[in-house]
Amino acid sequence: MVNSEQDQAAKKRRLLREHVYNGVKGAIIGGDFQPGRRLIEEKLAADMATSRTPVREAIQKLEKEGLIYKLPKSGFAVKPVTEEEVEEILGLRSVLEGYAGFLATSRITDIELKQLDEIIAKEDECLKNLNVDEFISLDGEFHDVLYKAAKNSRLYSLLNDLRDYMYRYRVIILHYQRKLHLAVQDHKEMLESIKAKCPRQVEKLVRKHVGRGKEIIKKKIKQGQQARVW
Amino acid sequence: MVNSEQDQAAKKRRLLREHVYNGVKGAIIGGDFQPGRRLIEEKLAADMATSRTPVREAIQKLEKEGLIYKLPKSGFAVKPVTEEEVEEILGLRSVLEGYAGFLATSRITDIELKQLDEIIAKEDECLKNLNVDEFISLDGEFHDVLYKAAKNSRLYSLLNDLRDYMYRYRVIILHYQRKLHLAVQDHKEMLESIKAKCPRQVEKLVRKHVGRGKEIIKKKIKQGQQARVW
DNA sequence: GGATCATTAATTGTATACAGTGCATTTTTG
DNA sequence: CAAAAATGCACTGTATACAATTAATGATCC
Repeated sequence: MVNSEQDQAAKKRRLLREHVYNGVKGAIIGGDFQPGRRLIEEKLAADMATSRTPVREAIQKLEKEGLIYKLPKSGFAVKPVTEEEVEEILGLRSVLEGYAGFLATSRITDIELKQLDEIIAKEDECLKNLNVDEFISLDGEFHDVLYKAAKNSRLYSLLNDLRDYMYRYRVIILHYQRKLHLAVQDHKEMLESIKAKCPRQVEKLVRKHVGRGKEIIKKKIKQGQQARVW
Repeated sequence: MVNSEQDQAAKKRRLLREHVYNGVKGAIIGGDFQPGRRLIEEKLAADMATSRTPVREAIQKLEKEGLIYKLPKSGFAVKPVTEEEVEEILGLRSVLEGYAGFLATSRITDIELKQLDEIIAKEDECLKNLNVDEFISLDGEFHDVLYKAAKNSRLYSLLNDLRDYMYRYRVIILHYQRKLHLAVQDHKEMLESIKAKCPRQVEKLVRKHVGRGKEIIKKKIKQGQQARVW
């Protein structure tokens, strides 16, 4: 096929507004769009090879998601990464993910249990080989399986939105390689309590697990702010 | 002033997309737009005396909020009210509101405490006079003060979105007048634990409080579905 | 009479056009 | 030279136009 590339591109942007949404979101999360940067509709439209209409639709979704905010006069800008933000996002994530753990404990299938087993095994591998990138990806998978196992679609989409924020902090997380083994330890404990069918215990463990991450990131941002990294 | 009416209208729709958003949302929550009803852009635009562009922006926000959903081929329709929906929404609300109670316990101001006292006093009044509408409004106020007291903006907006759903069930709630005194009782207990500075206890009470509502509504919907009310 | 397909109408998706607003820079005025 | 006014530019908010899809209608055939 000559136009396989075009096909792929066409598939991705079946709906231009979603293409724009994903593109801008990726740019914010990936740090290409720095906090405070204003979104110029026509510029985005040009970048995405489209017109302003889909851009405007994407902007509404991004605002509802909290990645951008309405400027006082007009237009939108990328939200800054502040310590309060992290406190809010991870506080919420801790509670919601705890709830997901609680629900998952009674609703998880054998297949999902097996998946978690396998992910943890791979995490152990990564720890040995100091493969941090792969570890982060596995960590994501672990949490995704947990979210799905809760069988609550709304919870799932909320948690995914919150987790996307994490990628904004990934620079920080990468600096904390030494603590990765703690994460695996947490995962193991969580899985054990799920298997033991103790929902309250799972909820508690998940909250602790996310809460730990919160404190690390907050601390790092506080240092960073002093050092004017942000 | 001759044009005070126009001024007011102009103020409300400073941004047409928000006017449309509020209008459609109100229609869905109020039951004017029945579940399953398809949203026709041009029709909405005509109703709101505007064009399709702001309508499309509003639609994106409504979808992200979960009040409408994308139809398989194209377009959007109002989400149905199902038992699973209620389970999801109120399950989430129970957890998030519990967290709000937890946070509020340490962050609440004296002014907010006083407001809660006053609301409960008024609720007692309504109970005596069997003033149900007023009671529901007061219940809303109580929860709103609690949300605000938590000082977490993201939590606040999530809870407000979830609470808006409640209005879709208000028909059901109105049929449960006998149980209203239980709600006041719950409010009193919650406030007591807040004053006693026991965050975990508050969280537990709030979860129980919302959980009770969940079961009542679910039960009623199950009956209603059999009776083809929905 | 019912299934199939062509034709037409609705509706969405996308692009563009235009008016209004705010902002910066320049120009005018005292 | 400073303050005010005017000009031009960039951008948003809104409306409209056009193309592509989807849904509806009706004609045709067996």
